[in-house]
Order: sequence, then structure tokens, then C-alpha cells
Amino acid sequence: MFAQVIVDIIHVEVDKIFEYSFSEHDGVKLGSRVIVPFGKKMIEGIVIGIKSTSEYPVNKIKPIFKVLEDTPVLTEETLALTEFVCKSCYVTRACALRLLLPSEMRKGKIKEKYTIFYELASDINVDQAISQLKASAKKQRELLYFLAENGKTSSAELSDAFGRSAVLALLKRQFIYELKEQVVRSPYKQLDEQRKRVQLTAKQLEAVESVENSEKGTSLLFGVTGSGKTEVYLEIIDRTIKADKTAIMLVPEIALTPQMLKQLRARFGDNAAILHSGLSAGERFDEWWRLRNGSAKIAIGARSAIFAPLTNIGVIIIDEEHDGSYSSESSPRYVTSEIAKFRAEYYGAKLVLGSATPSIESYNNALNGKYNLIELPERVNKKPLPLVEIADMRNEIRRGNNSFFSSILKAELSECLEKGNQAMIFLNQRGYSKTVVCTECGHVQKCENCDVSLTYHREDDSLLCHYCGAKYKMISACTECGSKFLRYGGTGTERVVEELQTLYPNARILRMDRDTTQNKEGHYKILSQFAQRKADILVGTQMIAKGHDFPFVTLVGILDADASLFFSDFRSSERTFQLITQVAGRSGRAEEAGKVVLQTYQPSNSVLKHAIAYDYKNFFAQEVSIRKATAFPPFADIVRILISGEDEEKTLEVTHQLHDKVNLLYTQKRDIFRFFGSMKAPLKRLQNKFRFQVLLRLESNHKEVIDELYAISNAFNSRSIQISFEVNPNSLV
DNA sequence: AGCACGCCGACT
DNA sequence: GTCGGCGTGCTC
Repeated sequence: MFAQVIVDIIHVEVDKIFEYSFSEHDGVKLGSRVIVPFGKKMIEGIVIGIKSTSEYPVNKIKPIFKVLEDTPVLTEETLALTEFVCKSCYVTRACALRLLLPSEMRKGKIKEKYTIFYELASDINVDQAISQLKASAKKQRELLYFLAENGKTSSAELSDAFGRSAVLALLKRQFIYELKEQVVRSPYKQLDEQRKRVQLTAKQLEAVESVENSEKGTSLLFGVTGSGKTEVYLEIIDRTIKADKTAIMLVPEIALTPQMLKQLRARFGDNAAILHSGLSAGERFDEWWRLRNGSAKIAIGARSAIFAPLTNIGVIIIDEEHDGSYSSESSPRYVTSEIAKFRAEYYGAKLVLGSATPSIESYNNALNGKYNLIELPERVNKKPLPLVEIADMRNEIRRGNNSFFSSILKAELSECLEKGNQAMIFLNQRGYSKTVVCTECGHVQKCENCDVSLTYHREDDSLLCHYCGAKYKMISACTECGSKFLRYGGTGTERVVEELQTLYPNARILRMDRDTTQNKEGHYKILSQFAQRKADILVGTQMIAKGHDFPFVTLVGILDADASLFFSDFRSSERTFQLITQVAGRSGRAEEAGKVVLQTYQPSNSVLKHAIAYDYKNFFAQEVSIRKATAFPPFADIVRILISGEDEEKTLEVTHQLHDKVNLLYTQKRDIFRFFGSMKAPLKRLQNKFRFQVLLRLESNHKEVIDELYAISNAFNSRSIQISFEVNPNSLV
């Protein structure tokens, strides 16, 4: 028999199927992980096909050296998924395969964990045994009694209580026996606690049934913050498990605090396996196997959990589907919902996307009938959404207030603290690229062709559009109002905390940003401190915006509400709307009504206005018309071909060659394309390599053309020049 | 990705 | 004369 093997080497030159021989009793199965001789080395690979004949010269075929597991790590479905990932992400098979397996599995780093237990020998009578011991062997006697009473006990426990020598002595006399048993390193053991089942509201029940009964595979659950989407998810999962199927539930990276896990653990116990980066390698490995061998039926995790090794999937849920953490920042940049759709379709499962602020793509799909739209427009507690006040920072500056805080926010903060309530101060820091904002009129410099904010480049004092490469001279005065008071970028959390502390010397302030959450449980620690009212004010970035319930927070301040609008990305409006809605939702969740103060330099900006009014639908309508007019997703696909190499001249030369080749296609199919150009990459030198890019925008639904572009680009891959090909990248660095 | 093979420059 | 640079081809 012959096995088709993909070797675990990520390189275009070995992105082929290699064939190896094996005999039937070797245990080689479809999806097995194997070790095979490759050239002079032994290397890991995955069996993706089995056949009885081979085209390859028989004398050159080598046998499989070893099968690594009895249970194949991949199933027919995950093998098909691998193929889908390489086709849709334009990466090698080996690269796609790595997504499907826990990273700790490679090169045999982690094995199952075993613990040694001791047990009384079965053929022994305790009293008899003790009579054979020396009278002085007190510890041994006690140990035997202990085992007789408690049964098998771990070696660590016994050594602790009775000493290592007692254990060894009894072992030598064969009064006790050693047992080796696999233990599962289950995370969050301490979280198991009973939780009462919540009675679903009529609306929630309706949502559950709508998902079940819809003939469309995908449902978009559009529910305002506090509308109880989580209860809907839990009910759907519950019903799925009862129907003997499995479930995947994805949450944003940041929301993987023990809070959510607690709920799921409480409801589903050991049936739920958790996959995320906060776990130790061993824990992750064991959780993965629990899913693979069927002892856990629910996979919960961030983005990568979409690849959970489940079979017979009944439902896939993506909570906060609009969240940025669902798109990976490094290759392969798969689209999580696309993977979900593939898997759901394969098993005839339901896909549920939930959000209070759906992505433009998803809501568009709901409106044009591709998704089943379910709305939960009311909060469970019937409380109104918090009132949002705008602070016009231009006025503050004119009045000589140069602090981070507007007078309105200061007044509200004082009142909030006096009443003994809690406040959150949110800093809007997206990305690191700098845009230029006029502090007088709030105008942001934008590209004339793309309607995208320009990015300031210090090296040549210029403004650059990351989408078309247009370069403008840096301005010395605002092009709208002529003011010379221009400003770049955002502010740091430390400085805000400093000023806050001077303003309110008695307030207890917590800071949450990348610096204070370095360690594994940093997030959770800070948030739980705040939840326990050990602080009055929480200052933070994005991280504080997501999904935590703080019943005593009655005020949320958003400094720089507009900062994310200036980010040079066509999604910046969308992101801003989402952020504001989310942050505002933190205020006033319990008894007292909440307030939100939103500081901005452009109070009349329509995105902000819609966000303040919680008016998603009008925001959507506006954004969709802009995307249509400017040819951005979902009405266009952006293709980015990155050419990098150590030799600048050579790299540029290849870029030109590639450009010329693409140009042929471009002129041939001129009507499909909306943009075409080559330029330096925004980060023109990275890791000692020079980087150029060819950018294209073409009308959506032309995968064949994109595939053709990929074929053209791929041909330029060589030892000294690397080509990376991406469709709709989430950032252009 | 590795590793061998092979063809040109600097050297004891 | 040889030692060693890394461009190129191959791995079932």
C-alpha cells in the first residue's frame, strides 16, 4: 500500500505530495501522523491519502518509518478543510496543516501525562502482611492501613504522608503495586460550580428556534448589549448536545476570562474543552485530545478553536463576530467565519454569528438574504441604554483647557466618585501609524483617491496612503481651516492616570493596558479587582471594552473617541462605531442609569453621531454606500502581493517583472479591476529584507481572477525572493 | 527546510 | 595546486 504524505516543512518547493509504502498491519490510516525518511533526515508528516498503486518509480519509494498515534489526528473532514485552507488562503499544505494540530504536538514535544499510583496487592490480606513487618516499621503499617481504606493513591500523596522509604520497602516486599495512569491536565478545575438554569425570555426562545428552524445555514443574531445573547448560545449548545452532536463556540480573544468559562463549565461540566493561549502546553494538548477522542463535545476558545478536532458538529457559534481578534495578524490569514461556514456545511450544522454591532459584511449578507437575521432589540432588564454626552474638545482648547479631560467629564467624574460609584476611562489607541489631525476643526488628512486617512512618515516627512501608495507632502497647516495646530497619534494610559490622580487624589485608580497585563492572568486579576470595587476608576485601552459586567460602573469616559477614525484603514469607521457602542455598554448595567461622556475633535462626525444614538442601521446604510462608491469590501476584494528579499535591487527588479505580468491580465480584464499599482510596502524594510508590494482592488466574486493572480505571483518565488499573497489583509504593513 | 553537488576566487 | 564561497537541484 502507498500513503500520500505531506511533510512538515513550510516551503513552496516541498509543497507536494510525497508517496511512501507501508504494509497493512503498520496501522497507517488516513489522517495519521507519521515519521518518514526525507532526503537524509527523518521528518514528521501527515497521511492525506492512501492508494494501492503508485505512479512514482517503485525503487525510489521508501517505507513509512513510524506511525505516531493509533488514532489518526485528522479526520476526512479536517483533511478536506486543510485543502480548503490552502486554496482560500494561498498557503502551502504544510502551513494549513499546522492550524489543525496543537502546536505542542509537533516534534514530539509533549506527551500524555502519566502519574504513578500505588495499590494494595490484590492477593494480600492486610493483617497478614502487617504481621510480617518489623514492629518498628510504623510508617509502613500506617501506609498499608491507609491503602486498605482509601484504595489506589498517587505516589506523591503517599510519599508526602508516609515517606518515600516506606513506599519503597512495601514495594520491594510486593505488598503494594505500582500503577501508571494517564491524567488529564484539565484547566479551570476550580471553576466548577453549580449554576441555576436561567429561564429564557420569549424573545430569546424565539431566537433559539429561529436558528434551529431556518433553512439558511447561517444566522446573524443581532442583539443590543445586554439582550442576553449568551443565554441563547447556551440553550442552542444544550439542545445540540442533547441531540448527540458537538458544538464549537468562539469568543473574542480578550473575553476568555474565567467569567465566560465559568458559565460554560457550570452548565456543561467536563463536556466542554477549552482551547486558548492562556493554558499551559500540556493542558492544551490534553484538551485537544479530549475533543478528538470524543470525551468532550464542546470546544470553547478564541479564533483558533474553529479548528477544534470535533466530528459530527451540530452548531458553531461566533460570539461578537465583528471582533478584530477573529482575523489573524500573521499568515495564514484565514477568515474565521469562512472556516466556520466550510465546517458547518460539511456536517449540515448551524452557524450562529452574534453581535451588537455586526460587521458590514455580515449585516449585508443578512439583508441580501444569505443569512437568517434574528434581532434582539431589547435589553433583558428593560433598562434604557446609557445616555451619551458629547464633549467638544475644540471648545476646551479654545477655553484654555489643555488637560486630557473636558469640563463635562471632570464634573461627571466628581459626581460619580462622590456617590461612591465606579467609572471607566477608555483610551482609543488603535494601531501605531500616525495620522494628522487639526485640533481646531478636527479635520483629518485623507487620500484624494481612497477616502482613507493618510499616514505620516517621518523619514521623508510625507503623508502616505496605504491603499494606493499616493504620496503627499506633509502639511504645515490644516487644509480645511488653515490652522497651524496639528496633532498626531494618541495618548498613553500612564499619563492619563497621572493626571487623573492629581485631579482626584483620593481615588483608587487601576490601569489596564498591554504593560499591566503581561502575565498569564493579568487581565483577569485587574478586572476582578475592579469588579470587587477595590478601585474607583479603571483606565484602559480596547481591553476594557469587552464583555465584562461591572454593576457599579455608572460613568464611562471615552477620550479621543475619534482617534480610531483617523486610522488609515478602510474599516476605521466600522471599528469606531463598534468600539463606542461597546464601551458605552459598560455603563449602568444594574440599578443606576449609566452615563457616557464622549470626547472628540469633530462632534459633527456622522459615525460618532450614529454611535451616540445607537443607530446601527443608519450607520450601516451610510457605510455601505461609501464602500460601494470607493470599491472596498464587501464590494471589492483587495489583493496584496508582497515581494521581499535581502537584495534591494533584485527585489525591485522582480517587483517590476511581476507588475508587468500582472499588467497583462489587468489590461485584458480592465473592467473587473478598480485599482492596480506597485509601490514600497509601508514598512519598507523588515527583518533585513526589502519589501515592495503590488496592490489590486477588483470587484468581488472573481475568485478565478484572484487564483490567476496567485499563479502569476507564485512563479516569482525563489530562493532569494519571497512572495506573499493575501486577499483582504486586515492591515497593510 | 536541509543537504549535496558543482563551479569560480584567494591562499598556504 | 587546493580550500571554500554559496547558486542550484532534489527530496517519495
